[in-house]
Amino acid sequence: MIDSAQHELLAKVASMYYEGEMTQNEIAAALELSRVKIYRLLKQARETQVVRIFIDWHIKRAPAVEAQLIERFGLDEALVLGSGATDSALLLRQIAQLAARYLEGILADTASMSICFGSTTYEVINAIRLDFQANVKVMQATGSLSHALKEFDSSALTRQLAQKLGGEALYLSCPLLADDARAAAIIREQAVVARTLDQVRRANIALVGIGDLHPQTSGFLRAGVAESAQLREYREAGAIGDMAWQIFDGGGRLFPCELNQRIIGVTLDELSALPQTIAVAAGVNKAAAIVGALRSGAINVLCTDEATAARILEA
Amino acid sequence: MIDSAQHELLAKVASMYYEGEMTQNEIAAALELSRVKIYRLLKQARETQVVRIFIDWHIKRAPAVEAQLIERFGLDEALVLGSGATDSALLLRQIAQLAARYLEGILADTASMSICFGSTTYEVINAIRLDFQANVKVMQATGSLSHALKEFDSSALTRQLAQKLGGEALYLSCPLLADDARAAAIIREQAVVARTLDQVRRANIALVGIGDLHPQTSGFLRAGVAESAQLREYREAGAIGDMAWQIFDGGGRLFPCELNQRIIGVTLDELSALPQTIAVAAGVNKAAAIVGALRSGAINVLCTDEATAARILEA
DNA sequence: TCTCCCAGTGTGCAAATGCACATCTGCTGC
DNA sequence: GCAGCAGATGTGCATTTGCACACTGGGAGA
Repeated sequence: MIDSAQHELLAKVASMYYEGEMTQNEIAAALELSRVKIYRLLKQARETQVVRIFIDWHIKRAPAVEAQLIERFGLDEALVLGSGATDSALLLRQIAQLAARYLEGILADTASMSICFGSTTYEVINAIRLDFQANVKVMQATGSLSHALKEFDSSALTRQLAQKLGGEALYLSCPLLADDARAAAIIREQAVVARTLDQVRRANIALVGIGDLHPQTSGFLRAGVAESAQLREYREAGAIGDMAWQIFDGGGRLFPCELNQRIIGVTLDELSALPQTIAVAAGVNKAAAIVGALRSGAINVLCTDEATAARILEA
Repeated sequence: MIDSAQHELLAKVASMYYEGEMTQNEIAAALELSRVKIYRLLKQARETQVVRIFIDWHIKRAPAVEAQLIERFGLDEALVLGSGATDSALLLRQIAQLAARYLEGILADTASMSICFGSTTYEVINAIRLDFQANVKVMQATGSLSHALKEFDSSALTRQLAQKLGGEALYLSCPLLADDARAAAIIREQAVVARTLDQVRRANIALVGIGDLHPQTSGFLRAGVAESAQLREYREAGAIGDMAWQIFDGGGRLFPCELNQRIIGVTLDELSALPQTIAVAAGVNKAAAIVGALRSGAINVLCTDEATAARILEA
């Protein structure tokens, strides 16, 4: 869809427009194309992220709250965004930027990173500076969906991130959800899948989001992995949140349900075993789920906002 | 000058404008500020880098290293491919792309180009866009081989490139290697040959590759111009690399050997005299040879990869 | 107290941009 | 061979933007 020659053209036009401060007319004249065409190329360049507009939020942290979180849950590090944004989209982006800055700090010395894709981790990856370079092996830690949702298109995102960082990509070439537990087990045993999973288990760093299982926000629904009714049922039975598509209860124990068996990807136990698991989650509605996730012992570093952190500490 | 509250306002306005896709009027209404003020805030946000616009060229460069190379070796321009590819074939292709893009940029204003064919320059020529047009006189700067190796078939490649660019071709109709120095001198004097060589010396641009003399990689062996044993002997005697089939030592001085006398083509001195000589060479194993080539003073523009550049700068 | 100055603010207009709609071009299937 | 169609390309116009210039208020210094 976006071949190399086209990409080159987009970058060139974008460069003339944004860096060279030329008008669309001037560019059109220089390249002997119509003005409308330049307009459309610029639009395409923005849509396809060939030009990326990066806003540097002045990120305020809340060190006191961070210290409490570290103390209370035995974390290695806590990153708490000082209150400010109220709009949830804005909040997400700021949290993502905070997490991205932290990642940039540790990635330099790191060989490999497993990623569980979701709407939060998607934003984190987006917030990583384009000019940041690190020779990181980027590994897809959960299977792929058949339909392309931009924030869940795991293999595309894995490649994109690896390319951005200047490292290499390792894919988990299998579906995220198998039809039943038996099928999932068979798929996990396939050489291609097993090899990646094996690498994923040996990553230095894992990046995960945390979901509550609310119908409104849960990735399970958007990804078509579960039905609203099913999620409600699980919640009533004690499920409180999810991490890497694994559902857990308020104590951070894996919730006994069929869905957990059918998912192909890194497990909670495996995350616990990794040297550094970074969880990013924002929004007070996720507080209970985050508490569960913290209790699971899988998380070493938590990145969240101040209001949510306060709610977590109340628990 | 730019305090924290101001920074936050700039980021907020920028976010509404660039991410929220609101017009300046809408933002003005929402924040109860005048439109002009929003305009000025946006302008300030760009100036102070609160919003930054990145353009994702697929070929990543390393500007810092480029600057060092330019400084250190008095180059007009350096093109350094940002680290990434480890696979040498991929690396070569990316370097070639980088060089090709540069060539496309300067060829428009240029009348004539001399080319020394080798595996690297072959890739560069291949990487030039099919739809790129420039009325360039393409000149074969080194003689031809009797047997056809795709990357060394100079006259075919000269024609091909001229055709691709929409310009004309000028051939050097003689063997690359004469039996002895005397024969070479006689051949160089032949009207057809002398005429082309004369033009070659007056080219605006020359494109060359740089070889180390390693038996594994050297074009000398593949082209059947020298034996493995002979190369080893030369290396032991101080030869470090070659450019346009001319062998030089670590100081960039022409290496005194019979082979250099038998080659028919542009000489190092002649390359030095040209207004712009572009050398393309990738791979850390070539670093020493590249340093020699740089010291010869023949090169104005160097295109290489980051790892190799680092090695060069260590010298 | 008055005057000057300057940083910040608003007005009006020309230029630049975004986009709906019209047109063209090349391809598929009958 | 051609009707139908999808994608690319151009035209015309309303909206949006950039900016020169005019205005304001408040502080420093005479």
